[in-house]
This record gives sequence, structure tokens and C-alpha cells, in this order.
Amino acid sequence: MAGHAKAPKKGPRAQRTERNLGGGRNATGAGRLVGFIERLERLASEIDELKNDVKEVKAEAKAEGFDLKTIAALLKLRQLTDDERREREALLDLYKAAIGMLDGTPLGDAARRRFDGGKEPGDGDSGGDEDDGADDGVPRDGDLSAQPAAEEALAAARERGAADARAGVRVLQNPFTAGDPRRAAWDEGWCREKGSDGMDLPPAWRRRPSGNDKGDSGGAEAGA
Amino acid sequence: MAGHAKAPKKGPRAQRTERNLGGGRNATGAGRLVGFIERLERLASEIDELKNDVKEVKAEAKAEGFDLKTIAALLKLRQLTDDERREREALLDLYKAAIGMLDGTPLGDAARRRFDGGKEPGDGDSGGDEDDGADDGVPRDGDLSAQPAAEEALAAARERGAADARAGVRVLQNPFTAGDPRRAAWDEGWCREKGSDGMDLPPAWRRRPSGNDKGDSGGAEAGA
Amino acid sequence: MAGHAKAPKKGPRAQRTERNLGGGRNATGAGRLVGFIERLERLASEIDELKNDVKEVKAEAKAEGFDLKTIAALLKLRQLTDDERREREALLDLYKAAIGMLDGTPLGDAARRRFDGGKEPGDGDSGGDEDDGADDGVPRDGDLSAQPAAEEALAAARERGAADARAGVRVLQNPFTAGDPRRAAWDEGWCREKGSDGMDLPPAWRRRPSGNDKGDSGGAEAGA
Amino acid sequence: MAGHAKAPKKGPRAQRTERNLGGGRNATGAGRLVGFIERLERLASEIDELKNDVKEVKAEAKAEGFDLKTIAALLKLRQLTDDERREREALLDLYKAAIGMLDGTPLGDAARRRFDGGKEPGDGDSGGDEDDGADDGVPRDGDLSAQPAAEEALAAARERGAADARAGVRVLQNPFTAGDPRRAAWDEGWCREKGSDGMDLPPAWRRRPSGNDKGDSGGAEAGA
DNA sequence: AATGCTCCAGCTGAGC
DNA sequence: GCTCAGCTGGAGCATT
Repeated sequence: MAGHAKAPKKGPRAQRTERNLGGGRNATGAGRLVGFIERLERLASEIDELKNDVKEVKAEAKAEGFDLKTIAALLKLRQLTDDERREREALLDLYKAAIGMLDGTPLGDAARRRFDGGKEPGDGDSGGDEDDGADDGVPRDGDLSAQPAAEEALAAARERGAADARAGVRVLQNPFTAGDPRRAAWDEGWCREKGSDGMDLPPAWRRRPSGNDKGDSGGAEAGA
Repeated sequence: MAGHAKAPKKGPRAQRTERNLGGGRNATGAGRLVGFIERLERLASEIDELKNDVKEVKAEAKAEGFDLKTIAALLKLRQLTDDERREREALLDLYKAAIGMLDGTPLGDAARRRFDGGKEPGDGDSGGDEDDGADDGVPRDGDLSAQPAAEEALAAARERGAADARAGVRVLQNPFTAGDPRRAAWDEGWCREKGSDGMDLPPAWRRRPSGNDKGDSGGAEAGA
Repeated sequence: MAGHAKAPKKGPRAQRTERNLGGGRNATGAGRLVGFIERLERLASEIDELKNDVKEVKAEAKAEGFDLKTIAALLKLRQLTDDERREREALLDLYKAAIGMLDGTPLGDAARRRFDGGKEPGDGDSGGDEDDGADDGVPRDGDLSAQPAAEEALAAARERGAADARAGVRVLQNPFTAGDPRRAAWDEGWCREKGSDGMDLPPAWRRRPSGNDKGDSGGAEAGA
Repeated sequence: MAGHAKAPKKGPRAQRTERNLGGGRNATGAGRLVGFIERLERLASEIDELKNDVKEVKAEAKAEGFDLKTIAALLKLRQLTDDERREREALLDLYKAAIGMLDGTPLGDAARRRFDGGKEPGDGDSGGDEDDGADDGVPRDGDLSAQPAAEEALAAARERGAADARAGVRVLQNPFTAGDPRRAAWDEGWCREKGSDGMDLPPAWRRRPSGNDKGDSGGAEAGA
């Protein structure tokens, strides 16, 4: 099912180069040219066999309800080094923050770590951080570095996320605070679980029809 | 300084069409063709004047230390409706979670809201969410919907972020919990403040040299 | 008529950067960033106004029966120097000849001149050119250089082409031999004349519906 | 030699999807997603192995002095049906003629045939074709259809071209008139022969350094 | 089903 | 010499 070309209807390659190869003229300029061209055409045809296969896979995925654009984004993400990805995310978050585009979504952990990378962990409270009104007594982001992200803890969190999902807990109820790596792990578990309901994809995995009229229904109706 | 073309050295457009326009032959096929071509070339030349201007602006930005690639990303983001942007982020986060690529960064708020959109806010505890071990007493994500994102509250948070930044507080010390919209606002204030230090850009805004050796320093050392 | 945008339905640019410009903070990193972004977006929007105009012109041309793809090719050709264009044509002809793809269409004049550039015009007969069977007494390509392409001669030929076209002469009856620059000029006149028939485009200017079945109806039925 | 990758230095694909495949969860949304992603990545990696091979071949060709851009053009040409190619050339020639861009190079045979296709061959002389001054007695283009392009005649012409080339005849001395299919065949023979001189490519096959200053050294100094 | 548009990625030329 | 921005060509997608 995966290795069969289908000859994308294109024109008749390999038309009439054969007679030019005649004799032992391969050392000739013309002969060598023909050689190159044929090698290139052969490679090209192999390539677009594979491209056809890609198309088939995509069609299949689409038929199951996945969003192709998102999958493409994923693939691009995956071929980045983790470091590169973090670097980009951090920079993007910083720039977004600077122009007030964060709207609602806080800085990613990558950005947080980046901007704090050079500092030593002890001097955090220097300055005026009396932490007055928000919610004291709660572990802050600073603890992020304190939790070594033990793989077993993460696995446990993931498992709990799955269990919670099964139990009907909503995503918003993630029990871990910001900055805790288990927060992400719980999310992973929850999401993976939610994707497995029945035979076909739950609607959350599908792309919304688009809502062609754009409402700018931003959470922060600020600028206007 | 911004509207002056510089004639990108390209070839001699408008070579010898003039004589064809002779007479009143504009009703002719040939005449009309020439007309179209000239209009198109004129538009094209105006377009690449503007492209030149773009180049200049980019060069200037780069000279000040900004990362062009990130700026490009920003621009692309900004020409999306807020809804569209949220939709994509949500979907991407979901897919990432499903294949375990979240590593460390939790689901964005957009994703959280999306998957919870249909539910009514009151039934959060349905199921087994006894909230056993994590960190009780702390406002959860569920409160996210409870806080109507009053613009003045956000502005205050932003201001506090800026003040904290001035006072030496680190980003990691963001006093607001996950799910609280003020968390993002505080980040915005902090970041904007940090960008204003001296004459030139703080190093955090510049792109890291690259780190050519790929470390895969992922939080989850799994696959390797 | 050329500067009216029509707002290509894209998203709401310029969302909420205004507040960030507040105060005299323009010297700030964030402020400068916003400045760059706004300049870039403004330029971008101007650019796609122009792109819209291009679209309109193309639509108009298509409506009159012209083939857009051909027009695009023309535009690309026209932004090449004459020298560059000749260089490319010559090289392409040479390569085509070498692999036997000329089929039917002889080397262009550009190619001929290129390969003969270094030689002095007098020694043409050196070697075995006894010209045995073909068609003696006829002016050869060699004369190409002998005719200095006087502009008035070309104009005359063009005029004669137009006259002949009006008189019902077919293209195939071009009275000038290969290598004579007037041959092309006559063609020009003939074609331009033929395009002027009535109100709308003669069918020869339109693209043929496609001929979906590929016949390889080559003049040289060789390779097959 | 065609299947050896060389791992184009890209990032660490296939990072940590394995654990997600655990259990028999393949029916799950998440599991299927992982499956698709892995298939796509596998195909992608095969594709860029081939692309690497292409790059190698091109590098080799370039090292021997061939012009890559011309080769690319050839490849594109070759994946067109003969009919399509002819159609495009004809249309392009017609449009060029109409706006006076033919300069020097006459209409290709394809164009000539196209515009004469519908007509019956007998009525050519209708009108004023007294053929007054040019060069009577010489076979005209009209004979083009009269010569059935017998393959053996073409082969002979090709052979003669090669022989003439060996004998020192210049390209300009092509003994066949315009419209005679043997003209192209002779060119083919001549060019192929010329390409075979010594070990390396004759300079005519290389790309001219470009002549950065544009001279518009056109044969027809017309419009200017 | 055909076609025009848009995006993306590879290739090319410059600049440090 | 390497990197990086610009550009060109192709492929997918939406549209009619």
C-alpha cells in the first residue's frame, strides 16, 4: 500500500535520449550531459513516488479527522533540537510580552528559565518583592528549579491525569501549580486519555469550521 | 528615507514597447496586450520599491539587535484573528500533549478553555477529583472563568510586573497562579520593563549564538 | 483606480499596540520593537493593496481572452537584459541540441551567433563545405552578419508582414530566409496585424483547451 | 550508490514517541496520531536521502562545467508533453511577436504551424502575395509540410552536421533553409560533435561569467 | 476538474 | 569560509 507510485499523470519522460548514448561516446560532453539528466530524472521520479505516499498518508489522516495543518506544524517542531525549540519559544514569548500580545497565556517555562538562567537562585527576594496581595504560602515558580523533574514523578502525574480524565475531571482542574513540571505531565495524561474515547475522534481534535466572521472575541478587549 | 526605490538593479524593463502603441491601435489585441503588460510592470515596480523599504526596516531592526526571524513570526501571528490564533494554539497543544511533546510547558490557557468550553462552570467536582495530594487550598484553574479579566485588574498586574522588575524580582517569582489572567499581565509588565534598561538591547533580546552541539537536554530523557 | 485596497479580508492588524506606545518610551527596547512592527505592517498592507491591483489586472486580461501563464512568462523575460536572455537561450539551445531535443525547431539565432562569435567571418569555407546536395545559390546563415539589420529595413519588413497578413498570406509564407533579421520583423508585423481583427481576440491568441490525451505527435517520431 | 543518506545534520527526529505506543492503545486518537507522524517522518527522511543524492549529482555536473540552471530548464521541458511544449512555445512566440519582442529570432516552427493549422494549404496565394522582392525561387516555409520528415533524411542531416563540424564548418553555414526539418537535425549533429572535443567541456558549454554591466548589445538597436 | 493563490523550502548571492 | 537574508520555483489548497 505504500510503495507504488501511481505515476502522477505527468508527461512522457525519457523520450528519445537513447540514440544519443550510442557507441562509446559517453566521454563526450553530450554523452555526459545525457547521463546526468537521466540520473536526475530517475531520482526525481523516485522522489515523487514518495511524495505520493505522503499524500496518501495525509489523506488518510484527514479522513480520520486530524487537522493536517497542525500535523505539519508538529512535524516541523519535531525536527528541531530541543534547545533550538526552547530558544525560539523563549524569544517569541519575550517579544510577545513586550508588545502586549501575551493576552491571557503567560510566559512559557522556557522563557522564564532563559531570562533567569544567569542568576543565582538565592537572590530572588532582593528588592521589593513583599508579595503583598496575590497568594502567599503557595509554591512559586522559583520552586521550578527545586523539583528535579524526576521521571517517576512525571510518570505518576501523567497517570493521574489519565485517571482524572476518566473520572470526569476537567482540564481546568489540573492540580499542579504553574512552574511545576508535573503540571504539563498531568495535561499529557489527561489529553491522551481524552483522545481514546470511542472509535472516532472526539470533536475537540477536529478543526473548528473556522467561524468565518471574526469576532476578535479576545479575553482582553483592551486596545479598542 | 522611506519612499525611494533604489531600482534594484534589475534588467531594463520597458524596452521597446512604445512603438507598438503607435496610432490608435489600442483596440487591437496587440495593443491591449501591451497595455496589460505595462500596467503589470508598473505595479510590479511599485511593489518592489516597497519591498526595498521592508528590507531597510529589517536591516535597521537587525542592527539594533532584534532577531528577524522572531519578528517575522510575530508578524505572522498578528495577522491572525484572535480566534484563529487561539484555535491553532489549542489544537497544537492538544496534539503535542497527545504524543507527549509538551515536555515541561503545560497546556496553554487557550487549549484549556477550548476543551472545557461546553461545560458549565459549576460541576467541576463531579467525578473523583478529591484533590488529594497536590496543593489544596490554592485557587485552581477553575477560577479562571470566575475572574472576568477586568481590564483594570490586568492593568494593575501589568504595572506591578513592571515595578517588580525594577525592584529586581525575577520572572520566576510571578505572584499569580496558573490560570489567573493576571499572571500573563504581570509577565508583560515585567518584560516590557526589562527591555528598557539602557541605550541598547539587553542580551536576553538577542538571539543566542546557536549552541551548535545539540544537547537534547530535554526534561524527559526518555527516548534516547 | 489603482490605490484602493479592498482589504483582503485578512485579520485585524493593529490590534492593541497603541497603549504600548504610551509616554515617551520610544527609546525602550519594547517601544522600538513596536515601532518596527508597525512600520513593517504598514508596508505589508501597502504591498498587498498593490497585489490586489495586480489580481484585478490579471482578471481583466483573462476576461479578454489572454493566457495568464504566457503573460507571466513574458514579464519574466522582459526583466532580463537582452544579453542575459540571449545567453540563456543559446545555452538552452545548445544543450537541447546535444541531447537531441531540438526536434524540428532549429537553433535560435542567438545560439548560432554565440558559437561563432570568436571566429573571423571570412574563413567560412575552410573545411569540407562543398554544400553538395542541399540548396545552393541560396543565401546562407553566414549572411546574417553581412546584413547590418538597418532599422529601416526591419521596419519595412514589419510593414510588409502586416500588409501580407491583410492580403491573406499565411505565416508559413514568410519571404525571408533563416538568418535574415527581416524574417523576424516580418513575423512581428504579420502577428500584430492578425491580432487586430475585430472586437475580441482571435482564437489563436487563446489557450487551447488542453488536448487531454497526450499524443506525442512529434514531428520526429523517433524514439517511440 | 543511491541509498546512502548521510543524515543531513538535521535535528533529532524520533525523540520520544515510543512510550506513547505502549499497550494496545493504537486504536486511540493519540495512538493513531503517533502512527501517522511516524509514517510521515519516515517518508520525509527517505525523501531527503534522495534529495541529497540529487545534490550530489548536481555538484558533479557543475564540477564538469555544465550550467545547472540550464539543466534545470531542460528537465522541466522534458516533463512536458510534446504537445504542451509546442502549445506554450507557440503562444509565447505569438505574444512576443505582438509586442515586438521577437527581436532577431523568428517565430518558431511550432508557432508557424499552429497559426496555419486550420487553413487548407491551397489558398495561400489568395490576396497580394506576389512575393516581389525577397528571394524567389527558394523553397518557402510552405514546403515544411511537404517534407514528411522521413526519419532517414533527418538522420542523414544529423550525420552531415557532425561531419561538417569535424570539417570546420561553422554553425552559421547550416545548408538547410528555414522550415526544413533537416535544418534542426543538422544543428543537432553539429552541436553534439562539437561537444566531444577533448577531455573537458568546450567553453561554449559553460556559462558566460555574466558581464555584469549590461550593454543591451542587441542586434536590433531599435527602441532605444 | 481546472486554475489561480499562498505558502514553503531549497538555492543563490552577499556580508562578516 | 560560513552564515544569512532574499528569491525563485513547486506543491498544496481553495475556489469556481
